[in-house]
Amino acid sequence: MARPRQALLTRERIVEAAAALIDAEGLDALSMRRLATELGVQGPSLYNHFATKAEIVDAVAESVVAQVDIDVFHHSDWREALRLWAKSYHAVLTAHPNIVPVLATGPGRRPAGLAMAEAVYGALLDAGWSRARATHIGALMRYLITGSALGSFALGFEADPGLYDERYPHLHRAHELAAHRDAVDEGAFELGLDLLIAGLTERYDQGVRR
Amino acid sequence: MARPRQALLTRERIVEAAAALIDAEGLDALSMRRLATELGVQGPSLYNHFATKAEIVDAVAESVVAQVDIDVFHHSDWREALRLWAKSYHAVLTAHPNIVPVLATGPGRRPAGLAMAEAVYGALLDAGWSRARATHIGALMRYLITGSALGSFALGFEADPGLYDERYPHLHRAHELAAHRDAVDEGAFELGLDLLIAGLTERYDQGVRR
DNA sequence: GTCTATACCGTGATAGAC
DNA sequence: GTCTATCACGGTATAGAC
Repeated sequence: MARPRQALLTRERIVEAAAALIDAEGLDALSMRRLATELGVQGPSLYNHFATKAEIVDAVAESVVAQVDIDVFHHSDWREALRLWAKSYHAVLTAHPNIVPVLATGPGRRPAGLAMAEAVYGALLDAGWSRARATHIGALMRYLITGSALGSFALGFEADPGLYDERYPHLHRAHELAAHRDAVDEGAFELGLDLLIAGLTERYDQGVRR
Repeated sequence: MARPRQALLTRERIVEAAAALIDAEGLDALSMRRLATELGVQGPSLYNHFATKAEIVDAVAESVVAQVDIDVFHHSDWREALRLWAKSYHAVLTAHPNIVPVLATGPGRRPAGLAMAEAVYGALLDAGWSRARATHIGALMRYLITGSALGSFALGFEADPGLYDERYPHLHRAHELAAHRDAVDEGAFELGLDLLIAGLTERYDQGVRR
């Protein structure tokens, strides 16, 4: 088979397969040959649809970010919208942790990332925040969301009791963290979200908006 | 030269050279051959001192984390200590941005990371926070610090005005962000730090410590 | 325009000579 | 403890079949 009369590949199929591979086995498992095999073709065939591997990874990132709910900014108070958006974003990243390192670098040129930045920034401006503060708040929320998705705190501690000896007296139960991973990460994220939004609300209500 | 009577390499020299290379040209520029060349030897010689490339990168990460000031926890109120530590951590990461993706994954097995976790967690316990809350607070601070170091918000926006057209009306000046990158990132980080510590202080003073 | 086949070069890592 | 030689695998360029 040299040229099938019906194309075997489409950008959609490639992105879907790449996303599935990344979700299942991580970013490192994604190689052009492996991805091609998964799709029943030879490696170089992929280059008919994407110029580089980076473009494919980018498309996967785009498809993930597109799942975040930004409609909340259209029909909610800015505080509530910020909270709902953050939770949606957080949930999406939790569902696709392996792609997070790619997203963590910024909105870049991806439409979904830009649309999200636009929605957040616009809502904050509409609420009365200064341009500088709206920028800071948007950045800050991103730090919390990607920071928590990327460096699962509990996951960083090994489930190996022997590792935490007398040198780390307070960490002697750290190995238990691995078992409570989700609860710890959720608790920390919720605490951060509560504190940030409460603090912003207080400033806002006092008229400090820049 | 097959076997010099004085070893050409030491772990210290290798880590120093690797750190310099990562700082100067990024993680991708670090290859075993390139690093070896930098040290005046052939690639495989490095394997006499480190089992894998990952071990070298890990040692670089360790050397960076070791620069963070954790003595502040010995002679400050927990609020002030938390703030000083966060600023020190932030400054170290800002000085070595290229290694941040490696650090962002958690304290792992690196002694400096564990010592830092121990200091933070211990100080929070001593202040009266519950075990669960101390864990959350430590995680939360890490989210903010690594999140901000990793995804420089301003850097994510391209300095290309044409990118932000009528589809993103609020972002029409986003391309200017690239020029103010440092100020934006610093402002967002400071805002986050202020809000988190103020919020924690309020809860603490009200007796809510879990 | 979409596929297969082949090939190039750089990568991390290993084996064995000195 | 360092060398040389070698391996498998990675992204990707190219040529050719249809």
